Amino acid sequence: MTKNVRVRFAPSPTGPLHIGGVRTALFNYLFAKKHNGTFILRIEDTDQNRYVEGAEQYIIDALNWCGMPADESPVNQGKFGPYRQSERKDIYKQYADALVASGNAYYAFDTSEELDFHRKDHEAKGKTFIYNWHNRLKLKNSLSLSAEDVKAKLDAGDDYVIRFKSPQDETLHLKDIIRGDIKIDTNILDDKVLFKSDGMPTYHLANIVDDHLMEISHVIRGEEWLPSLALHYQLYAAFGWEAPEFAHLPLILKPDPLKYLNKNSIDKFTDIYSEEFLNKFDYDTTKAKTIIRSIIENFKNLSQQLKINDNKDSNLKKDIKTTLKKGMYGKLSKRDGDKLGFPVFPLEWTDSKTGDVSRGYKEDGYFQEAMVNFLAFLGWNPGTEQEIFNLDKLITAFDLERVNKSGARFDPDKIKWFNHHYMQEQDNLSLAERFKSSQSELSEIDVNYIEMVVALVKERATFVSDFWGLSHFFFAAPTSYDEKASKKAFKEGTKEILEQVASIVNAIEDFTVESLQTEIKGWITSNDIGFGKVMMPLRLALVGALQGPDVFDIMFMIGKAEGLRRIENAIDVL
RNA sequence: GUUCCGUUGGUCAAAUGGUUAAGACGGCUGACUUUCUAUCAGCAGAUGGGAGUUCGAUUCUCCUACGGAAUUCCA
Repeated sequence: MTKNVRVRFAPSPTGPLHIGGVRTALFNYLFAKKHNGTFILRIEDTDQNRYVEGAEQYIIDALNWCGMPADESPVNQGKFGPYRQSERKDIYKQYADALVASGNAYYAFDTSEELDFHRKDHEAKGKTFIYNWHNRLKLKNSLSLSAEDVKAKLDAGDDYVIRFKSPQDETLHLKDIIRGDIKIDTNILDDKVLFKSDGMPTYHLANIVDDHLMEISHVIRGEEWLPSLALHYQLYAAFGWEAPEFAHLPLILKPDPLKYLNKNSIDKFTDIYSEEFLNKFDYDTTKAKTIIRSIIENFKNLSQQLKINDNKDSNLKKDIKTTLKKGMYGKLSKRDGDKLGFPVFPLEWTDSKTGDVSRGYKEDGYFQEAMVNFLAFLGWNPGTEQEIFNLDKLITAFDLERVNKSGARFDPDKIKWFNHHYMQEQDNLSLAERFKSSQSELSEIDVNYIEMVVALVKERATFVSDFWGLSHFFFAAPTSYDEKASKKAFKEGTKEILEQVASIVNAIEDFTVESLQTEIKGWITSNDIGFGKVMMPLRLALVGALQGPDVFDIMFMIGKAEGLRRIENAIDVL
């Protein structure tokens, strides 16, 4: 690579940055750091109508939380500023004018209403209205009107836009690092607006001008921009600039809806969908709902449930799958990510107009490492079996060449798994502090004691918020015994056994985990009682349920006196 | 509708013109002479369909189906 690597993440401040945006930022960051380059944040706020207060700060906070602060940004200016397009407004007009002067662009006076009319009219006829070579002379612009008319309109201050003059009968060869070569016939391209009548550039113009001026070497962005690549290539050529390299990342798709259908939505779905499904696949209507329901509940055994012969009917199987899924996508609300039961934003966001609060990964207890690691593996992998990568390791391993072409479905279960993993790597004391401040019952408890508790329970916790459920019995005696567990553990003879245990514990002078273990286990073995008969009631007495870490650890932690008290309580109940 | 991109188990994914197509998540089963949401072990599960090239295709080509994106004076 001869050039200095300079990449930019260029979001629009229209609301909170969603998870897909974070991944785009991450890949930019990784690529920059891998090549000792610069990671730039540029705010693309050319559409004043969509500007949302606080969104820019949110983006910066989210980047910081992920551990990937921008080297140059509106709040950390480099020598290519300003970094907000609204503050660069004066720059763009001259470039638009230059394009008009060189014959690559032209003035257009069509109103929004007129264009809307054409679009609707075409749509009604099943066609798409395209503003380009085949009709531009029939519309109102500086190519169709006489020079005098154009001058008169401009002098009169009529609204106009500047459109790119897309060429006819050319084939463009576009390069994308991830997708290889793409050929585009220019005849299908339309004359995009570059400069709006409100005096602001559109994304396309501002983007190219800024990328050039900021000396961006690689444009790494979402696949939704791929259709614009042809225009962008032509713009660079029209300006006589060298184009950067492009990489279009695969999209992050919504999670598999199957996992998030709750009982109500399954019923609803089954009702709504059964008819269409059955008609399409010619099934017996009476069995409809049963079949669909069982398929939904266990999608894996589709063949068995439908009694499909795999070889002959595999196409049918696939059809059924896609048909069902398609239906499900339609049924699940697009707007409401929260209904799916997991956040779609890195940080919590409060809509200033409606007051609606959207959950964030941070606030839901996810570790930044887990989110970064998970996101990195959506669309990329190192080609090895290693899955655990912190940011530094990702920087070393990352390679745009290994980015996938196909879209990846977001999997909330997997990110939880990562979180559980990173939980184990967290420092116990800081976890204890977080735990303590989140639980009012702990306000008077010594943090060092909490730290020891955390050490014992964290291996089965995914979030800090799991701690209380896993450890409350370290802080307070059980007030009742789980019903099922009592039936299992409290049986005839249990009372006598617990009395024996109590006296053994009471006799121990040197109260340690080891001595407890030796004494009680020794007693069990020498009397040939059976571990379950002793350990289960003992656990129940101490915890109130059949859960938690090692019984001896619990006993030691709560102390001899408290342990004996809990055993006595259990004996009283029996 | 049109254009572009894509398609390997339920999900994320590796690999390959040639024996049994990795691994992870999730699922199921078992073990842990004490629980479990933990841990360990085991099991089930995939190259969308059709043609063509080839001795041989999941891999290359074409068609089709499906999915996604774009088609805004949005970014």
